[in-house]
Amino acid sequence: MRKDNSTNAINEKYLHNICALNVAIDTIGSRWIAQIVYSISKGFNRFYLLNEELPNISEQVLSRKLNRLEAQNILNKDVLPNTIPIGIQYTLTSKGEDLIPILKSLCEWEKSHG
Amino acid sequence: MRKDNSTNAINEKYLHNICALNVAIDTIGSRWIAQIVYSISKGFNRFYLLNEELPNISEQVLSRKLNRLEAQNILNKDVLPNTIPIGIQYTLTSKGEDLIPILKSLCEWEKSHG
DNA sequence: TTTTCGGCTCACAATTTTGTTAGTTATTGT
DNA sequence: ACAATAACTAACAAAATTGTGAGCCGAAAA
Repeated sequence: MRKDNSTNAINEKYLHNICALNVAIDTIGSRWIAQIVYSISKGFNRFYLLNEELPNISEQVLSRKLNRLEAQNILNKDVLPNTIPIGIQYTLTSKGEDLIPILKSLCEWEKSHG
Repeated sequence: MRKDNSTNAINEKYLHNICALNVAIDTIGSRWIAQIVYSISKGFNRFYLLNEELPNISEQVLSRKLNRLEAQNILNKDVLPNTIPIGIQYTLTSKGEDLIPILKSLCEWEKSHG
């Protein structure tokens, strides 16, 4: 469980107050997150599709990451009608869409400075 | 110490192989890193200046982060002549400079989706 | 002579993130 | 009756990151 008064948590808040940049980094900087967002933008918009695209991620971890992205308003989670068992579709919100070009420039940045 | 054959390490390599994006995220996604790069770009280019700008970071942690940024070729570390005690100046490499506009767009992204 | 300064490094502890194993739900195909 | 499927969740263990407290160096100022 997260401790509210650890130095770790205090420093996190401190950085968030300095600049929105640090909020953004905390949003996209943890494992799998950028890759999941990018995979969804390419059309892998179902739980099982993401699981097939990224075989190394466990279902537990994928679930946690998807929940977090939804809470951060980067993903929408919609129930598909007429699916048995019930199907869930993930789509990018406008916040998520706006992130894609930034992820692309990060990718180019890395590739051009090898 | 880092374990080479933990699932954690294997997944890190796996993601790095999928896309350079994931390498970039691992470079800039840990605590203090983006803020330090940004502070240096604003002219806080000495150890003690960074320490004053970011009073919540300990010297230990600052030192570790600076070493990592130097190893990743984002910072140059230069000894200043005629300084007593010896003075070290940090400057951005071209890789570091190229990162700044991306950090700015991340900041704007966060601010515009509050 | 003791303190100060810039710029660190060491060993260790606290906290957080990441990953594992097993189990759930409801429905339908075999 | 039993396995399969999509989409999870809970409890836990392993690993990594982050932070702490102390100490080091050489020179110069008090």
